[in-house]
Amino acid sequence: MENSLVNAGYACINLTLQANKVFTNRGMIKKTYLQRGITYASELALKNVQDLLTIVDWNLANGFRVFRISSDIFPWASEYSLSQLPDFADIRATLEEIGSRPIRLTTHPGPFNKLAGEGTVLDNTIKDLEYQSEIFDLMGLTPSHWNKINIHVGGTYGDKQASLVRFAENVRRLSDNLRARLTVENDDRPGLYTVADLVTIYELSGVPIVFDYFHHSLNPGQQTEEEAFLTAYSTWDVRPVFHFSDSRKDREDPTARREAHADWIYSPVNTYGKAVDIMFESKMKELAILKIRSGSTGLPATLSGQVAG
DNA sequence: AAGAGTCAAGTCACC
DNA sequence: GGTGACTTGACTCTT
Repeated sequence: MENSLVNAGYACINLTLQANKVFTNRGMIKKTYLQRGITYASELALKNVQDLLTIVDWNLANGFRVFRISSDIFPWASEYSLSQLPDFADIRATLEEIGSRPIRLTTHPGPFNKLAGEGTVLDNTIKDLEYQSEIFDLMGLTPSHWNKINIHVGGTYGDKQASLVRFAENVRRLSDNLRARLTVENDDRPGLYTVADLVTIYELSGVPIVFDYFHHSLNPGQQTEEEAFLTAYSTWDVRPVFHFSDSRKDREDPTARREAHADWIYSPVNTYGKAVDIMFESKMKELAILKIRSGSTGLPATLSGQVAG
């Protein structure tokens, strides 16, 4: 693993700052939303966005140039448009500030997003994905897979192939900016989608494939890790972001579910000679990466914080 | 202040 | 058929 080949990122939460109450997923239950409405949603969203700026700057100061934004940054976002929020001017200004920073930001919208779904499920999915894309628009970021909006197919509906085709057809219903950012990830359960399965979506709609090493290990299909990696790699028009984590069951707790992620990182990442960004999905977040960098894990301290190029 | 119970959304696996 | 998991525990009520 060469230093320049891997930029390390992490997802949604910075544990160091969270201890000081800096976090980006303030929200509320339905009852509270019905009582307090978008006025309170706006307050929380503004705090979330301001804290995102703090986290982004912490990342830059600490050599992290890849970070996943929480999908919960705007509570109840499906119920309003961002421009309706009373604090929209401040929110937009803060998002613009974030967008000016030299960091690669991505999102991973929730499992409720079903682009192979139908009816209201599909409608709600499009609404949610479009709002995630709008966040990047407000940041002033040129639409591309550099700022990926990554989802799973998430369901077979009794017919895998038909669902892949339906997913690809529904991609046409998305805005140009969203379509330019959308990516699709391989699943961890047999019966759902391997990298090889997802090639159908790529061929029909041009949506790149995010390779998740851990998911592949649980659901490899007929491909080796290298084959799946290179298949996914070939679908990208910018430097890919791939996901990595170790197995909690194998490394930390034999009673854990096989799909559970470990707290820490134990294994080296093989990028097969390619330059990629790696999103580490370890429960200990940035601390897991810092631990590798410190050299105390026995792993090569080769996780660069530098942006490619 | 802190612990317990609760919590939008879709689908699947497991109990 | 209810529950947990998923990219991420946080929110709210009660004590």
